[in-house]
Amino acid sequence: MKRPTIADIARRAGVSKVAVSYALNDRPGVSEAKRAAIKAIAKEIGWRPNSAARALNGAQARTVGLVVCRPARILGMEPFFMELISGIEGELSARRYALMLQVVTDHEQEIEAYRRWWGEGRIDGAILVDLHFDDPRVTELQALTLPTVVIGHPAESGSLVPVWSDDSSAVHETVRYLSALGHRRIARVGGLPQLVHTVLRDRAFDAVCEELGLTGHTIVHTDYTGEEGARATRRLVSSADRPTAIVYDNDIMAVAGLSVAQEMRLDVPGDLSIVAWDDSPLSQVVRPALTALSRDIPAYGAHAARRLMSLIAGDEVGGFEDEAARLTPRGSTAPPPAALSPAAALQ
Amino acid sequence: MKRPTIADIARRAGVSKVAVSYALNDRPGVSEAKRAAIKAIAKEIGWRPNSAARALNGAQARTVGLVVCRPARILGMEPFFMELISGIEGELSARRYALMLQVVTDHEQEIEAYRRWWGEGRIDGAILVDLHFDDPRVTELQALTLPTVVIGHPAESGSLVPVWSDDSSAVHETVRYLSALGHRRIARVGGLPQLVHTVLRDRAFDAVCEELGLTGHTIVHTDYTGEEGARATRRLVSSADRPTAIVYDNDIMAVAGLSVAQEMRLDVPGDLSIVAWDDSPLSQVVRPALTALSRDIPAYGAHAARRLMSLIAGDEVGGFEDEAARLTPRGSTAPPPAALSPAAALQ
DNA sequence: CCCCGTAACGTAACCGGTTCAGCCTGGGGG
DNA sequence: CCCCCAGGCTGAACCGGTTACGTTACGGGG
Repeated sequence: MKRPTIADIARRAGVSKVAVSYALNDRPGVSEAKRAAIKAIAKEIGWRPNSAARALNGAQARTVGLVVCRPARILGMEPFFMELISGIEGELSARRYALMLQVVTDHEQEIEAYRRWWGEGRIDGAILVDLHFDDPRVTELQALTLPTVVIGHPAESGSLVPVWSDDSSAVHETVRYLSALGHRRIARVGGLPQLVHTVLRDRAFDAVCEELGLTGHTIVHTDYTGEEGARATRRLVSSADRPTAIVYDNDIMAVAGLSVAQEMRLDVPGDLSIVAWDDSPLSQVVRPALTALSRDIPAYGAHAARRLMSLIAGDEVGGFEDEAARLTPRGSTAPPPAALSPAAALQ
Repeated sequence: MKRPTIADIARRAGVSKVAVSYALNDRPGVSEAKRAAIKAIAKEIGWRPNSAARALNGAQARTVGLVVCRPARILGMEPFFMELISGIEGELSARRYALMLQVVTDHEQEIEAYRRWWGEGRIDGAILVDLHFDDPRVTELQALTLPTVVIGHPAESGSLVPVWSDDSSAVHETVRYLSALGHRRIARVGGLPQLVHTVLRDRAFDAVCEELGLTGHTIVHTDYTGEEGARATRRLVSSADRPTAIVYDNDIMAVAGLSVAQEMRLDVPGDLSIVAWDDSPLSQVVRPALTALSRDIPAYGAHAARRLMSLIAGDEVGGFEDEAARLTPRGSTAPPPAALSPAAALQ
């Protein structure tokens, strides 16, 4: 049972292929009577346009590509990606666009996937995530002239359209808040140091700590896993002048850090305050619930997708700065232990 | 700058399109010398096959479809899906297959997506998840003759190829373990009651409780969210003869249940034992760490993908029963409080 | 009554590959 | 020395739509 084609419809309707094409695409050139008749036949025999044939005439693929370069296992754990994807999907599916997804292990493969998809006419646009400094993918995608939205800071997105949020101000808000509580030694457990947003957060962290005269600030880098978050916490907490507050770059690490602290008989927030970047059920469910930097990640993805749609439509599209993450104080932050607080120090 | 076609190569090489086609596809019909020359030119001008043109000749799309019918927000929270997808991806990317993903809100749309993709020649196969009883999607996919693997029990997968795991034995193991610890009143907080695996777990749970003479067993159904997990826990724990152990259908609910119990000043595991279905960093990171039913979800997805690949290749493919989840005891399970244990009852 | 504009349709070509049926050429066997 | 066959290659057709353009019929204005 072969798939019906417009030729089949044309035969049954006693008209030419062209008339059928016009009728089914709601274009002028056929009488309303014939249009209706043709549509009825099309529906009856279950005709569907063959996208390959359409694509051959330069039509759109109605698909956008997303390649994620991370070990598969991390992907499953990181709520960020899935939320981002669900946000993108929400926007795409409303416009009947599909998402082409591939997980790879290095940038070479990632570039290759984009090249292939674009070269083969399978995608109309792409979304780039996990921006690096001097990212080779940016150069490549620019060269391909593939409509692309970058989830990342405009400083490194070249001529591609960036969608980003002001992490710097979120860092400021967090450190100011901790400082106001009385903390003087704050540590930051950051993510992968090659990612642009990690470095921008690092810089902002250093800057605001200097500005507030907080001397004992430290930064540690990790791969976002709970294990490394736990290890970093263990090291920080057992150091000579241990921090009284730690800010983690994701919730997985913050939760891991929390349990390490509790294992080591530290009271959270009494002895140690904890802040998690990116809110999630995870942060809210542990005891104490974690003070977190919340943002609407699905909305973030939706913005990127919407930008990409415009870009594909041929519009001039500027970058978009999404809202910065908002600090949501919960039970994991409090003034530092008296002995370590500025008040005690002043006595 | 247009994309180069085989006609361009043919012109430069001074041969016909056909010779180029043969050469590039490593098929006999051209001398090795010409083949090499043609390949060199193709590489030089950066030629890529146009998949649309190939598809028009009945070639494969090298893509499989997956439609997930859940609210986008739940998707982001449930580690199961992302892990499943990463497992599927691992297998697909090794074979240079891509994954076409779409998130929808009802089965109508889901069926429509599969129909469209298949009808338009965009996918070679599909993966069906969240199997229901008398699932309309099974009927539809069978009718489409689209190669499909179902993640779900063979009893409901019709002629489609099932990949499943024996949840029943995992339920048995869990209940036996709790019973051996001395628990007599065990509750189960299950997932969506319309899903096949929920019902199969329910049945197994009832059966083994009867078998062991555990009288006070209860089952509650939820939508897998932490909120409903918490609510169910609150209700169970404040009932007249509260259970001494609760088994949750996912980790999100188990963790939510844990924090409800702790809020209500119940000691876990002293007053209440907790078991989570599906292990995750989440379960290991809370205090006490949760006793969990672990399975390798990425491997599960990989099996499904591999099956689907064979199916697409035209092989006869049987279903596959993956390993059952293994019970991993951790700190959240212990004998029930003495007053409630069988030993106390016998005195 | 004729001319011309236009709606309604058809014909042919095209998109970029693949496939099929030949057409040469050269070399080995009879 | 001729015939046949295989290897190497080409022209034309085809996949299923879209598009440019040509044709017909009809109707209104001059």
